Amino acid sequence: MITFEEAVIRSNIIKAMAHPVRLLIIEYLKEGPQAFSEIFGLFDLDKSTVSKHLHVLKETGIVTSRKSGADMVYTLEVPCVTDFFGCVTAVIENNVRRQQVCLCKR
Amino acid sequence: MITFEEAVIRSNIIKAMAHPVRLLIIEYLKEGPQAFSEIFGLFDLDKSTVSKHLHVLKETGIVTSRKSGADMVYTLEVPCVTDFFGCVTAVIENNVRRQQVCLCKR
DNA sequence: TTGATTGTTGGTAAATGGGCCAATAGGTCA
DNA sequence: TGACCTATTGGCCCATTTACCAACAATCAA
Repeated sequence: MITFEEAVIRSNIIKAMAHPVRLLIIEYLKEGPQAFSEIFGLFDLDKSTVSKHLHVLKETGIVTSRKSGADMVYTLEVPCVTDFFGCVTAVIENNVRRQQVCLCKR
Repeated sequence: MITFEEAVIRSNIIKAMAHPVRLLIIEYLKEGPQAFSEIFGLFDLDKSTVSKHLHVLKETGIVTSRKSGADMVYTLEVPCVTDFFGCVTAVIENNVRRQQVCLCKR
C-alpha cells in the first residue's frame, strides 16, 4: 500500500488531467510542441481560460513552455500519460459491456 | 484527435480517480475484494464519506459491489488502472529531476 | 516611442466537490 | 415480530474549480 501523502501527490497529478479541455490539450501535444495560438484555436473559450488550463498542466510538470519569437510554445513532457488512456478506454468498454447485459435482462 | 464528447467521458473516469481516498481504495482493492467495514477502517472519516467515495467509483465502473451476509463487498473491476500509476510516477520523477536542476543552478 | 499583437494575471460569480451529522433503508438474528 | 447492525441517502456548510471580463505585461513593427 502507498501512504496517504503519496496518494495526495498522485491525485494532484491525476486532477490535472481530469478536465476535458486539458485532456484535449494533452492529445494535441502528442503530435509535437504547439504554439499557444494553435491550442487556443481548438476551443471556443476565452484566451485566459485556455491559458489557465495550460498553467495547471505546467504546474504538475506534464507540459513545459518556452518563448519562440512572438509565440509561446508548449511541449508535452511525459508522453506516457497517453498510455494511460488505454486503461480509461478499458473502463469505458467494460461499462458498455455491463450495460448491454443490463439491457438483455430487461 | 478525440472529440470533445469523448474527452468529457474520459475526464469523468479520470475524475473518479482524482482523490487521495479513492486512490487508496483502488490500491487496497488490488489485493482482492474487500468488505465495506475493512475499507472504512483504512480512514479516519465518517462512514457516509467513505460510502460516497465508493459510490463515485461504482458509478464510473471502476468497482462493483455485492451483498455478502451482513457485509457489502467491493471488487476492483479494472485492474489496469494500476498500470496507469506507473505513468503518474514517471511524472513525479520527472518533476524531481527538474527541481534538482533548479537547485543546482541556485 | 507609439501602436498592435500576444499571453498572463486579478477579480468575481456560478457550479462542483467533499466533509459531517441525522435520518433512512435493508439485512440479520434472537 | 422487534431489536440491532450495516451501509446509503439527504441536507447543510465550506473550499475549490472554472468560466468570463478587464487590466496588465511583454514583444515586435513601424
